[in-house]
Amino acid sequence: MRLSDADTTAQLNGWVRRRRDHGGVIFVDLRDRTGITQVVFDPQIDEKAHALADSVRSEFVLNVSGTVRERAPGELLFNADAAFQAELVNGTPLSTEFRSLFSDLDTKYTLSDDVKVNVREPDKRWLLTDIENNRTYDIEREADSLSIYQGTVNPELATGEIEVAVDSLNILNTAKTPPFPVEDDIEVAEDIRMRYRFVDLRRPEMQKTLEMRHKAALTARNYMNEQGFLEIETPILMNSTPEGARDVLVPSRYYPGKFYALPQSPQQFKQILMMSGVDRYFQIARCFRDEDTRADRQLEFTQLDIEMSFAGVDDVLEITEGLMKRIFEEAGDIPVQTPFLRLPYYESMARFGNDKPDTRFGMELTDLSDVMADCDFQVFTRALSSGGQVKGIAVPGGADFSRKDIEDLTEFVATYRAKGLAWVKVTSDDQPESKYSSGIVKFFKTEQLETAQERMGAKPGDIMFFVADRPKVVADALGSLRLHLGRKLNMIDENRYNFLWIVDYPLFEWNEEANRYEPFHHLFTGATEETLPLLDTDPGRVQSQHYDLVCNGSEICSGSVRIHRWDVQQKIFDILKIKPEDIKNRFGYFIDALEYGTPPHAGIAPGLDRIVMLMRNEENIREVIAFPKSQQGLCPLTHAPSTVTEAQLEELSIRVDIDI
RNA sequence: GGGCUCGUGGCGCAGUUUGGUUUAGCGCGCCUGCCUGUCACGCAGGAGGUCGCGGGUUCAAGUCCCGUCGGGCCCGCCA
Repeated sequence: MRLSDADTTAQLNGWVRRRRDHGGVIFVDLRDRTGITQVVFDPQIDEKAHALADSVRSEFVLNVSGTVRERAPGELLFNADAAFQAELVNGTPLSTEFRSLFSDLDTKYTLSDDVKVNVREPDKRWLLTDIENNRTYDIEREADSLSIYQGTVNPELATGEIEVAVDSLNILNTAKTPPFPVEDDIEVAEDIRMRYRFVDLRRPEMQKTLEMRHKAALTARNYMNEQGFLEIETPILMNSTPEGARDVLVPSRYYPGKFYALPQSPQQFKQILMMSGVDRYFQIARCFRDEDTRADRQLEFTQLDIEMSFAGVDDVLEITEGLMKRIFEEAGDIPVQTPFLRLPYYESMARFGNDKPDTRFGMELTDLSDVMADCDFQVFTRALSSGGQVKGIAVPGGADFSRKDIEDLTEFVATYRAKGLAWVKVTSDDQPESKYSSGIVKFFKTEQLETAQERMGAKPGDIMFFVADRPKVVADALGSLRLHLGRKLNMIDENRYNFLWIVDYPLFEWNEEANRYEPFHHLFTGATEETLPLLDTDPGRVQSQHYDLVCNGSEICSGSVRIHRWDVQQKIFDILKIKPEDIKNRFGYFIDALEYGTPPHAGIAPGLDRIVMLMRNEENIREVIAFPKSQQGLCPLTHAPSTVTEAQLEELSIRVDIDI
């Protein structure tokens, strides 16, 4: 409802956000999904409604009807010379003389610099809004002067220019005092919010998230439909596979001792759909992984699952880019430039220490192994001689870090197995000998530090951090340190969205302990045409046709071109040393299908939760799920999982072997 | 499986390090009364906690010790 609705009658349903009882007149802020409207109970309009409104409390559910009216001017503050009318044009700064009329009255009326003028009736009425001080003034032209009234418009409300004068109130329900106020920016522990999620979700920002999530899914459906994709449901109860994450299991009543598994993703079914002649499939699919959770990981989550036949890498990337653009622009009002940058996996690892880089800031990792090869610092040389590396990052302004700061950061990298964090501060001193400050400077030739400084791009006032260790540890430690400091030092522009593809992944990873190769992603990931011959000679160098889409340090899509030829699949199984009987038991149906004319196909799975997190700028996945589970996998509302009756267990032939 | 951290009226927090003037304090909210233009309304008065739980040390425990439960972040795990 807006000013244009004035003088119409209206009926409103909603919850009471706040009640302001002035004895004679009662104001109630009534909230529904669309926002807040002020409703007024005036005994002169309806005595019964006013009397009833006396009992109204926060979060009561009301139905009111009345007249929409423009908010009338308040108390007359002063009269001013009619000549000031010339200033009442938006964009024209108010004169000092005019301003002083306000401040002379009372300091609380002193106008800020941020004052807006709205002409309501040309040459007759104006609304003056002091945005900074959150005050309004009504100005009316009299015969030969201007009357300035205290305004009753609330510039913070979209409906702030109007109110509903109630002539009939119906209290649809009462409510206990809510455990926390139903408004944005509250400071309440998350478990309290979760326990009262039905109250929490009433808050405007939560409503906004729910709506944005809905729009994202709707946009995805529309887009995929336009692109010729069919939405097909795949089973929720399926076979357990020992690969990858732990399955969520469901016992079978018909087959004692046997279990269904909930899908970790519809991977195999969507590939079978390709074999079934559905050349373009998608699904908004719930996926389940029984692993420990994190801030961005939940036991169950939602993917926009996509698969297409006769398609290669470029086809999938192009469709996905279009999808992302549509979702972010239509659901999130965030402009997106396509195509996205493609970054090879090895380059991402080298520069950022991980394959989901946040590229909104610099502070990239720099390899210094060659420079440090002949230094006297044994921590470095020992790491290098045992096949490790020395890398560093330069932290802007880090020369100010205290000993305690550095100690804390050392502790931070220790969680990633780094045994230490070497540091050298770059001072503004010009002399090469005294330019670098640190306990370890003596172990290096000045030229070594100078080369390091130059490569890292460190400036006077910066600190250089070094980690020397196995490549994995160096990458983990420095990559995480980079992100940690980037956040802490406010180097990240929250309004930017940096999309990029990570490509050219290896197909296999060597497992030291097991002394064999393991798939880098999964068993059905295809290899590039060029590196396919290496399968026989040097499997470690085979490149996969896998791709990840990353945005602001978050992996939001993952996919690949799949293997569609039986002979290639066979070779993969050989390299991975999977026994033929295992293949038959675990993937028999799948292998079977592969031999009946499988088209080349490829797919991807954008994570809906993470997309909404990005668009809402949320760090926690629970914020974008209506009813999330706690970190321990408990449902704060229903307290699932729960025990079941003996009778239920008996039907399932299950005996529970713990004391409850 | 491991590390860190939090737990004090309905909510947010102080007090815990150095046990004892705290009958456990503050803000918000709540309740009652007054108030016809507020929008974080105002004014006056009031109710409400035994400090997550269990055990121990002590003359004395919110405060120290042990255990346990719950929330969160991270490593492992997970793509």
